[in-house]
Amino acid sequence: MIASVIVDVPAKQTDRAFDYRIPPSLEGLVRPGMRVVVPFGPRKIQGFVIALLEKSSYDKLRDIEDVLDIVPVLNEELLSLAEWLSEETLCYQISAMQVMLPAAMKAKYEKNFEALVPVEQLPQSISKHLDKEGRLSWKEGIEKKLLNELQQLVTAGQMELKYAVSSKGKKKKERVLSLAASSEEALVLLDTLPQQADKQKRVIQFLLDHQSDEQNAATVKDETGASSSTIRTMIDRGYVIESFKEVYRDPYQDRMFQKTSAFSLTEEQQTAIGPILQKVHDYEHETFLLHGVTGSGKTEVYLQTIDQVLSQGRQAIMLVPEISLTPQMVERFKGRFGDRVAVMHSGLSTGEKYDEWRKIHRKEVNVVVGARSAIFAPFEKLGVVIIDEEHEMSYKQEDSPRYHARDVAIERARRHGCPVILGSATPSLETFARAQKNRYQLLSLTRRMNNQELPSVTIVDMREELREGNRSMFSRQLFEQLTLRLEKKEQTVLFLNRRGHSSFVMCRDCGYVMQCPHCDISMTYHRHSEQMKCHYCGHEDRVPVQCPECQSEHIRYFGTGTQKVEEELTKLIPEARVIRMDVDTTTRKGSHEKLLTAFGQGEADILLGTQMIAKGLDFPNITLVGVLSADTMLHLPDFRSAEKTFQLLTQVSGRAGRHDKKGEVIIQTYSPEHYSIDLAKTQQFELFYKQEMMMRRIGQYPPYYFLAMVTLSHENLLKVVSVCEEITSLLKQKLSNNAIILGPVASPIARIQNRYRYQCLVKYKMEPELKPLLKSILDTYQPKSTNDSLLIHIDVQPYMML
DNA sequence: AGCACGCCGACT
DNA sequence: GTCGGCGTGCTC
Repeated sequence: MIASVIVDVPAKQTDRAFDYRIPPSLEGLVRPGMRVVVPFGPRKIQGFVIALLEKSSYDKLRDIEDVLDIVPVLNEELLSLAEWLSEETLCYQISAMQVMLPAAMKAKYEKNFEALVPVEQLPQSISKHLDKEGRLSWKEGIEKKLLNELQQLVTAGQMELKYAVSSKGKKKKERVLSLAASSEEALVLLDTLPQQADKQKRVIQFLLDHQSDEQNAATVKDETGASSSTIRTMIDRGYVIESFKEVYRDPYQDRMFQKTSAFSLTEEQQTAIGPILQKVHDYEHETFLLHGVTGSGKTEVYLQTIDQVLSQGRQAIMLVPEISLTPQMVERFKGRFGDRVAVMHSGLSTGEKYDEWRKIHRKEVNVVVGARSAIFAPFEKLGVVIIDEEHEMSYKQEDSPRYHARDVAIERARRHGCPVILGSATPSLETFARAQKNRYQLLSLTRRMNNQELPSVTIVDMREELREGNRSMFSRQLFEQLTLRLEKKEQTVLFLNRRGHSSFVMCRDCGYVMQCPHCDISMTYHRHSEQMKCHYCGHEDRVPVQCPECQSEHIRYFGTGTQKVEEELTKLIPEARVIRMDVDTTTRKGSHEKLLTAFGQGEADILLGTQMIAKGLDFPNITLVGVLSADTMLHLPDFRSAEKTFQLLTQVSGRAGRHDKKGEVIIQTYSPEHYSIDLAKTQQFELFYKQEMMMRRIGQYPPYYFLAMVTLSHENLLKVVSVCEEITSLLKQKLSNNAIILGPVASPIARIQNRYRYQCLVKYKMEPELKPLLKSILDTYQPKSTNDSLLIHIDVQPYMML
């Protein structure tokens, strides 16, 4: 038997199947979708079996070295989905497979020198570095400068260089103890043990009392007061048996989830869920857009759909933008479905993610709630895929494979014959346009549950404030409301789209702005560390006291970051307790949730944060939401900036007054007349949609056109420009006249880490030749040699224009 | 990606 | 004359 294998080498030349013989020892064990270790040139690497063949067209086959799985980790569907994904996003097949598995399953490669003769026969200079198996890693060999000597020993046949493949994922083991003898024998033992062996007796007694299963060694120690050495002795004497049991790391184990059951649906919800349940029942594919205002009860529709799916013996995937932000969502799912839910998000450790994945793989759960990559959960009988907050950017992966979870969801659902639900209060234009054209079925929830009023939204014109002499970052109105909340002991959320302290430092005399020396972007002032930081490459610099250009001392900070607001707040209202949430305060694992919990329990009056607080926050005591500057996003060089602004403002506003207290929202802006801000005030999605569609039509952007972007980067500006020119003219020449090709243009951030970035954007409606053409461009321009530092990447349907 | 094989400059 | 630079091509 022959196995066709995709090897773990992400490169153009190896992006194809290699055939291997299955040795007799592995006959029958190897199946498609399994990871194997194969010899590849002089080394050993990991690979995925994609097919079993009777014979190969290649005649110098080598043998598969080893199998890494008992059960395939990628089933038939996922294997073929990987193929689809690599074609669709122009990525290597191996990258498509890798992205479907938890990081813990990526291979780890080792290169070791190993002694072939007894260690004593080797020179002392070497032998003293060897471990007890007579091994020394290649890396250590370099560090200790032993490579020459080692090389000689290898040629002399006294040592060899061995390549090994190991898995990063470690299954967590727990030490358990059980009685070696039967109860009767143990009772005898209790009598015969000497008086002073009190601890030993207690251990035996404890194990007798809890005989139903094995006992965790740590529990035994705690309960009996026995020391490790006592237990060791007992194991050695054969009284108790020690063994290791595989356990799951459960990130939610200390949490109690209150069991909840289905609510009765409102009439509107009933109408919405009907067509979905019909499709679930009929095993038919369909994409639904569930368009519901904030607080209209979309989640309950999801939950009841999943209920139906589970009762059919099928499984459900629910995607959320970034779950660690919404512990409340996890709670709701765990509460309703208990142990049948796996949770996958970036806040988990590698090991925890691995364990959650294994629960899915072993069919111990039938629901997964997770971020983008959870779309690849290895379920075999999908009954529904739900994407909550469908418009969120985080569903698009920005590095290879550059996939959009929405597209993958629809493709998977099509294969499984099940519906997809896209839920949002502010759907992306693409999705809404498809719903208008009946490509997706539109379901609307227009009323908030319990008929809560929408919060009242006020737009404050900051230019007016400035004219009236208010130069602070808080408008009088916001400040007034803020102090009012403090008096009433209610909570406020302040939203600002920028971390750090000040966005840039400018000289008032000559206009000099401090920029990163490696990137074409201005540096951000961080008060805490008294440093200037580049948010793109991490470069740090001292804060200038004098203008480097004109020596003037009139250096001023402009723009406002979260840190500065925090300072200002403590200055203005010293008694206010403020929690700041941004990337700088939430890098530590779990810190996110901790801060939110603290706020939820009323340990602070004001929650100040960036984007990350816009989602999922649902506390009854929040009655005021302030947006300090609604414009920051609006002026970004991105055709979606108006859409993003509208979505963000609508979403942030939804944080106020979700319960019985009425909420108020204050939005500060310098451009109050802009439609995205004006219409967010009244949450008129459809009006916004009409207006924005008009802009897109004029600008020839999605949803009227599809996009593909080619980005090149190189240290040499001339080189990037010339290659970009070549590619652009090639595209112009090969594509139809209906395609619009823009470029070459410098990327909005023209240089990052000393590499110049140029891009070419293709706007098209129908170009069947585009994919193959892009593929051939990748073929010709992708670095052939390792030191050709020209990097090219192609993003089909890009989201980030930067 | 690695690694080997292969063709041109500064060294024992 | 060789050691070693990295350009090119192969890995079942």
